[in-house]
Amino acid sequence: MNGLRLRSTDMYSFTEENYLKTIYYLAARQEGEVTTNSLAEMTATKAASVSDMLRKLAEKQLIHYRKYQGVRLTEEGERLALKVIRRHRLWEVFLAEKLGFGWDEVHEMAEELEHIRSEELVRKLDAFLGYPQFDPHGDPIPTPAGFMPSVEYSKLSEVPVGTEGRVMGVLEHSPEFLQHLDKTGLNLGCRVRVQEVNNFDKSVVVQINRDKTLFVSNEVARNLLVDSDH
Amino acid sequence: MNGLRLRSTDMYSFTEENYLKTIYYLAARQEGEVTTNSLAEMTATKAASVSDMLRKLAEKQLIHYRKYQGVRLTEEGERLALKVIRRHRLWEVFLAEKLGFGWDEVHEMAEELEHIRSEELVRKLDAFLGYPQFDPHGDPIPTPAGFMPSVEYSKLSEVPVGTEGRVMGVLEHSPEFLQHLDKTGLNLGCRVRVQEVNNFDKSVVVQINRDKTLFVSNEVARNLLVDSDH
DNA sequence: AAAAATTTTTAGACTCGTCTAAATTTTTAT
DNA sequence: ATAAAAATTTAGACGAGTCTAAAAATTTTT
Ligand SMILES: [Mn+2]
Ligand SMILES: [Mn+2]
Ligand SMILES: [Mn+2]
Ligand SMILES: [Mn+2]
Repeated sequence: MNGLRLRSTDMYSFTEENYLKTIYYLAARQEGEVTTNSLAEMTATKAASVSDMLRKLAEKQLIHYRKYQGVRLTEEGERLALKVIRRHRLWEVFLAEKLGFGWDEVHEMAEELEHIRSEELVRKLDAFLGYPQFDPHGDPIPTPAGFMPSVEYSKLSEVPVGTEGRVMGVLEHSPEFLQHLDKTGLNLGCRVRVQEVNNFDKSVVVQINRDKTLFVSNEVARNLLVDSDH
Repeated sequence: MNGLRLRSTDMYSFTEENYLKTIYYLAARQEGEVTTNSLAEMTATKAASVSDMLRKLAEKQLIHYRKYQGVRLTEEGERLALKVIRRHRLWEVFLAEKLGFGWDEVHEMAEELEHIRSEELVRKLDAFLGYPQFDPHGDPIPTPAGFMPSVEYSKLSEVPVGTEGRVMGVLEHSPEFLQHLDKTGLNLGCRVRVQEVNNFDKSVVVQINRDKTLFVSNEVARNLLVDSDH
């Protein structure tokens, strides 16, 4: 009766699942191997603890690990990471769509729910939600088969003047950022048209939903994804 | 990044929550104090481990504990136990009503979901489910204020011949038992009329939904609750 | 190509929850 | 009222996951 009893193979601890997920995210956002320090920062632990865990994950063949050289997920490791991310994002959809939580509130709860281990539960949840493609932040939901759908959106900060599109996602997920977007009316799916880019601070002026104009700082603009399909 | 980081007061580990819940259940079904051995059996651990944990729970003022004399929940301990039970039963309703799981499948998943700690989540889930009074097994759901609604049903095995009533709950929760009920058609809410009690083996003959008759072993009958309101 | 700075790993220790084996207390049987 | 049996607690150990401090490897600077 500790936190969890790991019965079969293919059962990993919360901690292991969190490391795998974190390695996946870090690998996705830089080239090359994921470093011990970046993992320590991301998981709010110390490098020494990360080293220990990396050794264990390597023993379990979930990562490729050469001492001092950083890590990379094995196929099995990636499969597992995507499973966790799938669960996380499905629960976020549930919390937002069904329970009415704001997109700024769902992440923390999903951090716990993502570790509930029942294949059948995930399948049924997926069906109940109507097989959503994206979570409340616009992030794609990995398929049951363990494939991460690719999306190619552009940062609002990098799109040429005159571009019109929709807000499709965010790169920053902090409640503060999301609440700021709520306050300024930059919701997911809203139509934006870049009217002007200020050269000295890279802030942009956009028109929202063909209605009012809005000044958007570069800080915000570079964390907003818009579809670049025209 | 271990199983869970316990931030504030009023945050307890999965293990602690499980012990409290178990003490509550054991206290409810016998008179007097709950014994170390019964807890060890119920939690599938050893008596030595239980002793350790009881010392810790007593330090945290969650139980009254006199060595060798068994334990009893404090008010705070009971408040917490009821909170866990409330979460468990609400999740069971969700799994059965919304996701379509059978009543024989929901318990195990609820054992994990009951530890998700967010007051707001429980409130919203409760509302989403329409403030259910009972879980899929007919067990009452503790109120948000921490009160366990009392129900007084009778075991089918103890009701006089001629009694007519409805199946309102079960005392045994194993998947095997519940599947057996499914197979024989003894669902929750079905109308039963006791037609005969066989004296030598205490089995009963009941009429279901004013339709077909059914032979029910005493083993089954004493785990079935019927409303005794006439 | 050294030296200095940085990153990573190792060593040793701690908490939580568990275990087995042994000691102690309580209960039951004689 | 003792002795035997059963229940409970203590002692000592272990694995998971974490920490700090120190050692080792790598990278950067000079
Ligand atoms: Mn999230
Ligand atoms: Mn998300
Ligand atoms: Mn249950
Ligand atoms: Mn139940």
